[in-house]
Amino acid sequence: MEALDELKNFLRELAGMPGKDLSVLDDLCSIKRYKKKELFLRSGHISIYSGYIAEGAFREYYTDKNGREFNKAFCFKGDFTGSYYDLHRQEPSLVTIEALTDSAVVLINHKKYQELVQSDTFWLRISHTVAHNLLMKKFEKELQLLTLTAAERYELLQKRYPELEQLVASYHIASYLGITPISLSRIRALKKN
Amino acid sequence: MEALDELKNFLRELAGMPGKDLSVLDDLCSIKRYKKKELFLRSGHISIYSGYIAEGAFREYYTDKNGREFNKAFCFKGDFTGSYYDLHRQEPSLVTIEALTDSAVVLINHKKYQELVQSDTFWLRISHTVAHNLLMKKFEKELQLLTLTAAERYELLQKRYPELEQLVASYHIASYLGITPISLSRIRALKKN
DNA sequence: AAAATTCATTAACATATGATAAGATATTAA
DNA sequence: TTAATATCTTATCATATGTTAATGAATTTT
Repeated sequence: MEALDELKNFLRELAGMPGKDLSVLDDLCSIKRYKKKELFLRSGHISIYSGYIAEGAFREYYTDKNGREFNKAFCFKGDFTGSYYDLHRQEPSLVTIEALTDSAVVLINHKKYQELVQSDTFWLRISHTVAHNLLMKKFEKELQLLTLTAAERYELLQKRYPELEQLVASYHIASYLGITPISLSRIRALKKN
Repeated sequence: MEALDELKNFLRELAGMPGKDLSVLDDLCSIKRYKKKELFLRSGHISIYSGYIAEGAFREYYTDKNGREFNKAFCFKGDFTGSYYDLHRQEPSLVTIEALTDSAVVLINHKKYQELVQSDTFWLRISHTVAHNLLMKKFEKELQLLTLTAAERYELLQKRYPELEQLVASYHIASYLGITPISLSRIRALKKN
């Protein structure tokens, strides 16, 4: 079970405990493969799993009342995916998560994981660190969203994920930036000069 | 020391431990009063304290390279304030926090608090809950920002904080909504019909 | 109380962005 | 390979939002 071992190493790293026995996870986790365009989470459904991406890439998006999609994140090998918000609310999910390529994910049963967090300080610490890291990322994104233009955010995105443009349709990038594909085309056209 | 007792009760509530002895806090905390327009945190300075608002109200904002301000949150009696992001980075702060009215705050020394979190599971649990709650709020705000128009977000804001419009200048509300005061005026004018 | 400042609204104008549509490529399916 | 579909770009037009400026009201300072 190679992918699960990757997750274990990731968590040992996160906790700074290289030798930690993480065999409890064997009970919580399973591996699932996704074809391109398959959904890890469908909006309207109750979210049960978070996932550790062993291979592939996903996009996470909101859908508004008119059916328009708004990408809020891309995630890749080595990232967690899943809707933190929907997992913790346990109400019909607001988020959809779709495979951008064929992918493999370690599914983590959220309910069982929460029991660990309740009963074991190690897992509380992990959970705290995960929430903390997510929060720090959110603040960075908030800052960018408030103080930068779409063109500036596009440049940042390109620098941070140079592979992204080969991987996903540019209307997905536009959606992530909060603009239309037409507007992104214009930004690109301007950049060439 | 009435304000500190309020904070203690708030934390006991958060932890679900009504009887918990929280006298460790006596060493970490102090009370400070702020005049209207005084700063709790000035961008460019290193953030040292988080604060529990015992009385009054604050706004938290980013400043961009042109000196423009972007309100990212308002907070009131019973809320925590302080820049989570800047407290944890310990680099020159990106956020400024300004008193909207004369206020009183329980200052919490962040370094000493972090030592508690490291050494004591109770405080780890508190810290986890605080991060978790902040994160859940962030997700709600993200959803609104991505899927709603400025006019819709304005309506939500009014419903959630009916007192806000008496308390803060309307250009502050506009900044929070990500629009100009002129644009907010137009939204208001439209709503009258 | 008077003067000065700040703030909210409105109007006129400029600009940026979205909508629609058409054409060109590229990708996928038959 | 050919046909069908999806995607990207560009152009045109409509619209929404920002900018600047003027006015009056409200607030603060002297």
